[in-house]
Amino acid sequence: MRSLTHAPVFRRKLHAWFRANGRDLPWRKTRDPYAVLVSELMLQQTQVSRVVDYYARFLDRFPTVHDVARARPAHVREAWAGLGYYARARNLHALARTVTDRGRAAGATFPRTAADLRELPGVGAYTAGAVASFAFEQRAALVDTNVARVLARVFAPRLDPKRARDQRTLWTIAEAILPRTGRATWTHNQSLMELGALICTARVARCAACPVRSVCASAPAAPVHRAPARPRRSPAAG
DNA sequence: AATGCGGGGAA
DNA sequence: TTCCCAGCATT
Repeated sequence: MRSLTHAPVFRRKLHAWFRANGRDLPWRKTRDPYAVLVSELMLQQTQVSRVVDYYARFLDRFPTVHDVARARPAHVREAWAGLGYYARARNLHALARTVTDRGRAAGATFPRTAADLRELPGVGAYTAGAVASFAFEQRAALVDTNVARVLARVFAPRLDPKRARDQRTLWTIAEAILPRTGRATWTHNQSLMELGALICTARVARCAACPVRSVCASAPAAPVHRAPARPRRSPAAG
C-alpha cells in the first residue's frame, strides 16, 4: 500500500468538503441507535434514494425498538415490502427482541461497541462500524463499497476493492486514517461514504470536482496553468 | 472463496 | 443489457 503520509491533509480536505456539500439525509439528524440501525439495514445493497421513503414510513409505524419487538413478523415484513432482501426485516425483528429482552422493561440496551454489535443478527463488519460511529460516535472504522473504492483509489491504487483478500488491507487503511476522536469519526465516516457516492463513483471518478485529488494516487495530475507556449523546436528538428 | 438474496436506477 | 447499490449469512 502507498504511504499514509497524506492522511491528515486528506481528512481535512474531505471533511471541509462534506460540511459544504454533504446531503441532508434523514438518518444524519439522529443519534438514536434504533433509527440508525433501521437506516443501515435498509441501506444494505440499496440506494439512498429508494430508502428515504421507507425509512420515514417505517419509523412512523414503529417509532421505537419496542414497537418492532412487539409487532407480528408479518407486520414488519409488510413495512418492508418492496425493498427486497427480506432477511433484513426478519433480522431487524429478531434483533429488536434480543435488545429489548435482555434490557429491563423500560429501556432497550444496545451494544455500543462494534465487536458487540457484530453479534446481532444481520449486523456484519460494516454495519457494526456504522452503528458504533454514527449512533454512539465511537472511534470505529467502516468499509462499505464506497469506502473501499475511495481508499483504494487514494491510498492503494493497486488494490482491487472488489477482491475479498484486498478488503483486509482496506480495513487496515480505514483504521489507520481514523481521526482521533469519536465525534470526528462520525463526520469522517460519513464524508468517506459521501465522497464515494457523489464524486468518486464506481463508473466515473469525477476527479475535477474532487476535494482530495491533490493527495490521491489515482487522480490525474492537475492541469498545469501556464502561459501560452513559446514556439519551440523539437531536438530532432532542423 | 462462492453463492443466494430484490428490486430499481443509470450508463 | 450490464453494472451497481451504506452487505450479510450460508455453504
